[in-house]
Amino acid sequence: MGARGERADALRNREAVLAAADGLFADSESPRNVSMDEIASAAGVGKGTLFRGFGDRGGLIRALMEVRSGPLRGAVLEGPAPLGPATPPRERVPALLLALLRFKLDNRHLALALESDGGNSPYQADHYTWWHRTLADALAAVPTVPDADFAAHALLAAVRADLVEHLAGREEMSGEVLEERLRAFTAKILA
Amino acid sequence: MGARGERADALRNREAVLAAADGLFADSESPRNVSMDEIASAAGVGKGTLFRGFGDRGGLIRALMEVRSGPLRGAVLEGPAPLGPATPPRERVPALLLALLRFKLDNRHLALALESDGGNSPYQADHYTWWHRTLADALAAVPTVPDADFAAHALLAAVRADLVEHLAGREEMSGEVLEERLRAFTAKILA
DNA sequence: TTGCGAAACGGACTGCCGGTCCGTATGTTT
DNA sequence: AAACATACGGACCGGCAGTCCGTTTCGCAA
Repeated sequence: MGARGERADALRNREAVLAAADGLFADSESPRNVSMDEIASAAGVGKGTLFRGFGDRGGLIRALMEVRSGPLRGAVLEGPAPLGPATPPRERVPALLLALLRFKLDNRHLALALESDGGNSPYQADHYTWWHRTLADALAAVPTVPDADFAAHALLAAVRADLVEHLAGREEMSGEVLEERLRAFTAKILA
Repeated sequence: MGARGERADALRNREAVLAAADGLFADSESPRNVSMDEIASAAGVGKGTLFRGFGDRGGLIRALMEVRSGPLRGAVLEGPAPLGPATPPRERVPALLLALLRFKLDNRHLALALESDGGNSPYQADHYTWWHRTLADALAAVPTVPDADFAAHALLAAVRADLVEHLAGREEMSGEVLEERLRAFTAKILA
């Protein structure tokens, strides 16, 4: 990724920072109390390096998310059923949502960091708009759904990181149960 | 409200702070860039007063929300149909959601401040748990809805402040259109 | 291998913000 | 009016995101 004339140490540091950030987010209770200083020193890197490489805190989190969500994105873009583009929409819509839910369960800290990033809303992030497009397109192919666009927003809202965290964390709801509830809810919309 | 042995100046200051905060939030692009210092000086009050009265930033925002949402809460708790408790559930559920949507449209800044408060998630706020209880109870009375609890979370997620802000603000979606979309989505769940 | 320019490094520094502290002022009560 | 309780306010603190620039390292070319 972007070995485009990048110096060797720059590349090494980039990896180190991403790894350090990932680890710190995973260990911390809330992404809020992982400071950029901590990330820098955990990566064995100066703060300047960190900010030069990623612009700002949001940029770092976004970069990390891009790396981690790459495989899922790939599976949706060009994988086999039930995620890939050849899947019949009635089957693909729930598959997409469940995959996203599972991803957020597996990467709670990161998803939380991305969405409650601080100032700017998640709705302007590429990550969101891509999922919205994908889901809305799939929904549009199901004739019983009137407003694919809004329905996509609403369904994605049902798997927002902080809600998932609330249900799976504070409440003691297991992943399986949560998946089942989401499946039932989605089925209603597709009915 | 709490004139419980409160000194006259304390009460006056409380009002002044709430008014100032409301105004500043309303005028600002994002609640993030309204600082506590600004609120204090706009209210003609020292910072200490502000923090003694409300505990912390979150407390101030919650207090403000409580005042502003009082009437709606009242209408839901003991008002006439379609919001009051005597309303048939199939009619009450969409009424609750539409009322909440309208409230968030009318109080964008405040709702946004409450939900993207900073560190702590909106899901632990009394405000949320109250709405969830109310909506879940209404949904539980509709036999075609399997998971009243989860459905309530998901439907409330569809009217989250930042999503509403995104649709009504960035995208140029009018309140009426948004209400209609939400109505159709809710109808699907109740079908 | 060496030399040199470009690129990256790192940590001291800045500005800002939420929250605290305590000497001072004001309301209240008798 | 005096004395006590209560509230006031702004200087102060710790911590954070983001910047700046003198220093180091890399990689290429001779």
